[in-house]
Amino acid sequence: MTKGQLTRDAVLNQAARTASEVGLGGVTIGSLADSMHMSKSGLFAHFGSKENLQLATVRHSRDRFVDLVIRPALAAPRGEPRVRALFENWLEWDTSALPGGCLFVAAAAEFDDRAGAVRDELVRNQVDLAETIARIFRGGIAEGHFRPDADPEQFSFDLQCILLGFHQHSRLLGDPLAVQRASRALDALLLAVRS
Amino acid sequence: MTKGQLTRDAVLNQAARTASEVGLGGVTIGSLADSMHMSKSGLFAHFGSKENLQLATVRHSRDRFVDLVIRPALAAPRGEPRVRALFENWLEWDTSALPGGCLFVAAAAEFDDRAGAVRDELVRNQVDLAETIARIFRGGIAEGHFRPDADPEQFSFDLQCILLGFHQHSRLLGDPLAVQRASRALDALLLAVRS
DNA sequence: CTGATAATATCACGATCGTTCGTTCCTAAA
DNA sequence: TTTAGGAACGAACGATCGTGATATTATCAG
Repeated sequence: MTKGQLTRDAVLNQAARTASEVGLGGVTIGSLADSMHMSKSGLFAHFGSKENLQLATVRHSRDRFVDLVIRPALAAPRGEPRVRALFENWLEWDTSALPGGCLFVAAAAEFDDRAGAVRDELVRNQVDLAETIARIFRGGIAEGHFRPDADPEQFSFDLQCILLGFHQHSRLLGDPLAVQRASRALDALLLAVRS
Repeated sequence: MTKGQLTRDAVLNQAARTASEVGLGGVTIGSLADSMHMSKSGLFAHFGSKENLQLATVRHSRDRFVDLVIRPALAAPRGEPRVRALFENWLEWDTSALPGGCLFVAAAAEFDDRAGAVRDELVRNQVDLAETIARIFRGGIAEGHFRPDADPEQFSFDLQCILLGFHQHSRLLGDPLAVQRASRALDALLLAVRS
């Protein structure tokens, strides 16, 4: 890996950390450069525009998300164990991967009413994730764990709901019971779709 | 109502509308003044600081939320009908009350990692809302609609989850099935707690 | 009608925003 | 060792940010 790519990667790591706390729009080129001990223009040259920086930050975080949440979950046995693995990795991701929690939750609320490339990228992420969850759920149906008449897309929606609620309760309210609340919600959800 | 209070109210209405789309931090004094056909300083004088403007915007929206969502729900018959009324008003609020949807969802994600008065106000709102939901649910237990061993706080959490998921699906993904998804999630939730 | 006070406006400030320019430094291949 | 190109720099741009001090205009009680 060349020097430039190394720097770029380090910048994106820091950008994601900051963005998880203050939002993508709150990541200023100047402040980001300061925290990287670089000049504004030196950092800026890596991306060419603020929008490109935001896009790169989202894509960088998406890769990390796949590595830390999706891929390990796919290594778990098909069916309910895989669903639970996904859920646990996801909770862990929102708790520890970045100082401000899941970047996508913050970015989704920030960009859900703004047109542009960043929003498009976030939508793509969310759609991909929804499809992945539905696919994992279908595996659970095939495995005989879940009722064949259960709706995979509905399950995907329900699971995402729990994560959003968890994020809000743990981040905004600082509720120490957030993990328990989310776990019980998942249990109820699984109970309803088990065959 | 005096002239000053009238303009202040109009400003806060516009501030809430804009904030629902671009976030509380995205509501700039200059742009807000422009859209109100006022001078920056003339508008600024009403609040004294940007933080006060944000606080006033949150409080103003909270009042509207209580008027449009909570109070009409409390007029519905106790028990499950009241829960459903709350839910429907809430969906309607997130759909139509402001151009960018529920301001609190956006603000919660924006401020959940920043200390300060705005965050404190948002936390207070959320805690109040959670308590209100739990209280309504307890009414449903007393009415015999819900199982006596159901957990009102868990129900409150689950209901908030659905709304967050609805917001994301309808706003970010533009999913026309969002209402249906949320309704089915509520049905499943109610099915699990009915006696 | 007058005068006090509330409401809004003008102008300006220092800071920071994203961005551009020309320059310098470092590195790696020739 | 030379040299080309990638990487980082300092300085500056016009615009906008939040916030003042100060002046003008509306409103309304006496």
